[in-house]
Amino acid sequence: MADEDPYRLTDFLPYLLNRAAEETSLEFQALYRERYGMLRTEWRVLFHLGSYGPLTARDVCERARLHKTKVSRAVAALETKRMLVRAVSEEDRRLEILSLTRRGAAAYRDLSAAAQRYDEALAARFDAAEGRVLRRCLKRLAGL
Amino acid sequence: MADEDPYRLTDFLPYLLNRAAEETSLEFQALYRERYGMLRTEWRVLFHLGSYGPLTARDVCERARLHKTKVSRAVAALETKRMLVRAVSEEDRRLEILSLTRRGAAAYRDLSAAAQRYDEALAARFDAAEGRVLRRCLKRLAGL
DNA sequence: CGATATTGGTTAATTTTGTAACCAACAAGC
DNA sequence: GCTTGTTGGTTACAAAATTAACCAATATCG
Repeated sequence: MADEDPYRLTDFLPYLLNRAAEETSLEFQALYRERYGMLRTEWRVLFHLGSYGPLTARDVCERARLHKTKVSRAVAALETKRMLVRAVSEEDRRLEILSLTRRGAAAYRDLSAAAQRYDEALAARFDAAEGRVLRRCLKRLAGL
Repeated sequence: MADEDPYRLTDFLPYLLNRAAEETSLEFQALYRERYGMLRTEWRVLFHLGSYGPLTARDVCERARLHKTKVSRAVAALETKRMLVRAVSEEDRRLEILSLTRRGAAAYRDLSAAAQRYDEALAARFDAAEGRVLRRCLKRLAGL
């Protein structure tokens, strides 16, 4: 096929990033799925609320880089799981301030601790200097 | 919410990887979408066939880490686009050997060249040493 | 050989995502 | 006040991914 190979696509950064993301997300996904019946977007919303405190849905969209329909559905799902509550803002009655319930906060702590352990296991695959470079590059690529 | 912050989830590797993958894939996706009406899985299959030459669907599943239903549909789509042909194996009549047509090979070359340019633009964001570390770590995480 | 299990691959049914249309609350101009 | 436009969020419909069931070709074992 390739008479003179034009470019090694297995080194293509978006491909490597996707493969690495898929591979590393799989195991952790099992956790929030099995323990709390959560979907990936729900976990992402939960973790942003847990990390940054009460936010509006709009804030979650921006910070988590999720489309508003995804957030809307994730919020509804977390609400029926009794993990968050909404409060209509007094200043602007379009806004809903989302905050975690005790149950939601507990799930956040649990999963966040598990994430830390998992992260440490992943980081053990390279030395400290490599790990720092890796995270720095990823943040830059992710626009963080 | 977080009285004593347990762990910085924004540094969580699977999260960073997903965000970086999403961010970097977006722009390139527009290319194969608009130019060839391809889906992400179709592009992945095309690029594996282009890189490694004729393969069976099973081989593609393993190498590209795609589920067989995804591959089955991507192959069907690429076939109707006249980018690949199937040939039933003589030794084992369950096997279909997939190979790119001239049209498919041309699309592969085109997209692969575009990928190279895009990759170089991404890599320009960090210095050569960082880039090497990044790719090395990603390959390890991706199981490559 | 004949029954059973396995393998490569497709098809069908359910779930999840993405796109677009929609609604209510606010803001600005006049 | 009354348009017109924007913003935060939901809902409806189409596209896609996941899961499981399926079929035919081939191994395997008695």
